[in-house]
Amino acid sequence: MTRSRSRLANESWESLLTAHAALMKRFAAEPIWDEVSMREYDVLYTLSKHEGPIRLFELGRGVLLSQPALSRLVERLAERGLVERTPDPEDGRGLRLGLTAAGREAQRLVGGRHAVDVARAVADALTDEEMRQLESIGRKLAGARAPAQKSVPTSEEAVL
Amino acid sequence: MTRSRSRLANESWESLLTAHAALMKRFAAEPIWDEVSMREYDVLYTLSKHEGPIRLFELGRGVLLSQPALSRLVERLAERGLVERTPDPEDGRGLRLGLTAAGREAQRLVGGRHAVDVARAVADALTDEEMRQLESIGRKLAGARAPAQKSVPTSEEAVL
DNA sequence: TTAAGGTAGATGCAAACGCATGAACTTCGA
DNA sequence: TCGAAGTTCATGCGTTTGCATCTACCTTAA
Repeated sequence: MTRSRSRLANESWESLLTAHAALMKRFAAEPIWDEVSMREYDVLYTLSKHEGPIRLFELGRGVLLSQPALSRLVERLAERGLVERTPDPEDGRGLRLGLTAAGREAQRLVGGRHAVDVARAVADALTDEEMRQLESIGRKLAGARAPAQKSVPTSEEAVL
Repeated sequence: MTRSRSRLANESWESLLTAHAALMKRFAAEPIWDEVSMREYDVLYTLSKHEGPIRLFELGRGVLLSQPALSRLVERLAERGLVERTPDPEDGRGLRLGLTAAGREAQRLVGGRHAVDVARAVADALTDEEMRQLESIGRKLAGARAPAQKSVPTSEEAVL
């Protein structure tokens, strides 16, 4: 007997959730989050990945926070001199967010240490092939769009 | 050129994180969390998976919350009649947690609807083989135990 | 047996969060 | 061109979270 497809989907999702929770707890327990919390690091990392300035709502896509919470988190990071907020000249409603020198430095410092822990946890548990599979699967899951009204795909973020 | 193993590990972890955030946002947007929030459902689901009563700290392993936060979340669920808390006869410090009939009913109701959304999202994005791979990979990641003793901190730059 | 140390859960308090809403600006349709 | 609708971010407010700490109980060893 074969598991139904939807059951398989749910069990694999639960497996992802369990892995996520277990590793997040493990990473959170590491003594590297004194200057920058994990959620703050998430924002700094997202900013560091982008070339130029990002808009707040773009940042919100990658971060699991409500818009007001993200707005205030960025405000706090700006007050601490890690993030720079400037009005967007092309859209009077928007902000352009970028890392300051201090923010980039903090991201690099914490990121380097965190990467060590991630590498230990993941590389110890998985083979190279499994890591490649996970990378591919994650991309597909993240790329899958919700059943939407507009079916026009954005060219640059097309699903691979 | 081949990616280093630790770099591959970090990129696959980031892929998992991105998928997790994207799908969580999508699920959170579904109109099924009126009676029970997502985090509350997480607790109800964990309780429903177990046979008998669980201890609070066991519950905490699967849920991404601090001990005080979990303690109060369970307290609120108990006040709403969804969870039953009784002192553990075998350990005077501990609690035995279990679902009430109403709690089991709420879990079934919300869980059924949620499973539909999960199945749609995951099964649409992945093949059967990929779902099986994800299930296996997640289990390995969650099962991997942290090293019993911390080794000497390594240089950050050497890893990537 | 008993004191020292460890573990499970609760509680005070400040920080952070989500929801609802507001203000400023852009976009769209007539 | 102009008003209505949509978008982007900020703010008020009640709720929830995390940190530090406390109490109660268990475990260990002398």
